[in-house]
Amino acid sequence: MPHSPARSTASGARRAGMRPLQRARPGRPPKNGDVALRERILDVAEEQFAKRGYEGVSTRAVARDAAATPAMIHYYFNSKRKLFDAVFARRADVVNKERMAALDAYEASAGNNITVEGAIAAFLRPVLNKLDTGGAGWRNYLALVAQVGNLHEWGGAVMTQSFDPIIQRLISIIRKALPDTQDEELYWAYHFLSGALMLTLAETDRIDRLSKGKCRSTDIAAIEPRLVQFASAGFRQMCNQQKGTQAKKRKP
Amino acid sequence: MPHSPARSTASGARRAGMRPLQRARPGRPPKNGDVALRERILDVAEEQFAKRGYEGVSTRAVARDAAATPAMIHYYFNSKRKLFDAVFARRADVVNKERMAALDAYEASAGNNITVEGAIAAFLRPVLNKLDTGGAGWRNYLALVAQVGNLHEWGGAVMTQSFDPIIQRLISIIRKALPDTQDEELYWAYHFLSGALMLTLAETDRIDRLSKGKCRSTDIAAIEPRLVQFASAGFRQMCNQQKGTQAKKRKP
DNA sequence: CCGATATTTAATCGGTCGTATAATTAATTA
DNA sequence: TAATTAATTATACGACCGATTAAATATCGG
Repeated sequence: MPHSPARSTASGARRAGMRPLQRARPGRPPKNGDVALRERILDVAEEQFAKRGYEGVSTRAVARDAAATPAMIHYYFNSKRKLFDAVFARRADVVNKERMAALDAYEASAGNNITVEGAIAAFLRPVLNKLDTGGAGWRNYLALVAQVGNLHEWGGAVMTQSFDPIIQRLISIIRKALPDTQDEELYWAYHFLSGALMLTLAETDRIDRLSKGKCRSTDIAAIEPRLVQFASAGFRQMCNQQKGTQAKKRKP
Repeated sequence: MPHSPARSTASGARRAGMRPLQRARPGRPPKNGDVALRERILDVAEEQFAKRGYEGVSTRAVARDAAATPAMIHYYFNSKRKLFDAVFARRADVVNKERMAALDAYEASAGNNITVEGAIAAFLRPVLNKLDTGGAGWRNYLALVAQVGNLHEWGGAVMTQSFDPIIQRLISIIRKALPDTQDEELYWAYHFLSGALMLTLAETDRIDRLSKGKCRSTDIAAIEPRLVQFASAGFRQMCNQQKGTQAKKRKP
């Protein structure tokens, strides 16, 4: 070999955010304090999926922004779809555990005085807290959840797998606060709450424009108490409405 | 020319749904009773955008399913983005006029007895009616609206342009039913209603799975009165909540 | 019936896509 | 230290992408 041209020892995150003036040589890079490449890929994919949708993202673009090569995505995740699933699953586990703990704690502390407000507040707080203070990663993930939730094709399946248990838990608690309410009513009420929550998670600037700045889609402190009140009133109303219908049916 | 091989006179929709055993020759086809190709392209694009998202659709696939060539999409719409805009605008005009008429009619008929229920019912009925009885085209369009509405990137702008006027009209009517309510409260309440509506329009089978068949996402007759009641109770609650806060602030 | 115009097919351009494999280098283990 | 394993680059394959143009054919207005 005549001579080795000057080579950057930089590889992976050492180049992240900088111009890759020199490509790294092939082979396993020397150990360093970087964030593991696998995590960097997940972060970048999360951001891009949230902003451009699954189909709008190319594995090459993810690799580029993660300062990696397309082959690394194949190495860690095998396929684009499995990369997406890994992105989706990573934070779902975290937030689901927090939510389950919050609902358990609420039920234990409320004793026989369970309220719809209390249950919904416990259900929402972990998610809205992540949205508010969890940083860009959590915001991207939650925007992705909102997007997938309204997707006609594989929206249903992905959401069901991730979130059904916590939702059934919520409904089982609300059922105690609103006894004698039919499941059908409770599920429809949850459906409406879910839609309201997902639009909130999406953080489009729709409400900002509509209200000419009076409301800001990122103002979680304003949203949280209002969503709790709005949805709780809705749940109660559907319980009352049902009773009215039943009474009428009983004595027409 | 030695000989003309047997040629199908079929072109465009004459082949729709059949195997294109023979390609049509170039040139303007003879007149026939077909649906105009432009409309066929819009229908197919509407369906594909709804089911696979903007980025998930190729103009080639649209052309194929419309029994056309990619060049025809360029001929009628110039670009994929303008095709999307045409899909979005086509039915928005129709439903917006119906909604505006419904709100006008309600306000005129209610006189001084305007209720939140009445206003929301008038606002929702045209859309839910299209979803229920408008056929596959309307279902596809409304699923697309739901999808775009929760999109982080260009969701805000597209929705604002299409739907702001009708929403401002709705809020101006509700304001009469709930006087002394701050705009901020009304806009947040609408935000929640909007999310609930969009999830309904998406018609994912999420609620079907969650409720183990007790609720069906396509059962508009079940959804419409419940959404009206749920959202109306929410609007009223936010009005009351505000009054409570003001009273507290006045006399702490 | 002729010229202008509308609508269509065929063919193609340059680019990007997801995925796969071989070569290369460092870390780890025996 | 020798063998094995882990992590990376380089390169490439075949398919598909959005967009454009030229040629062909029918309709329509005179």
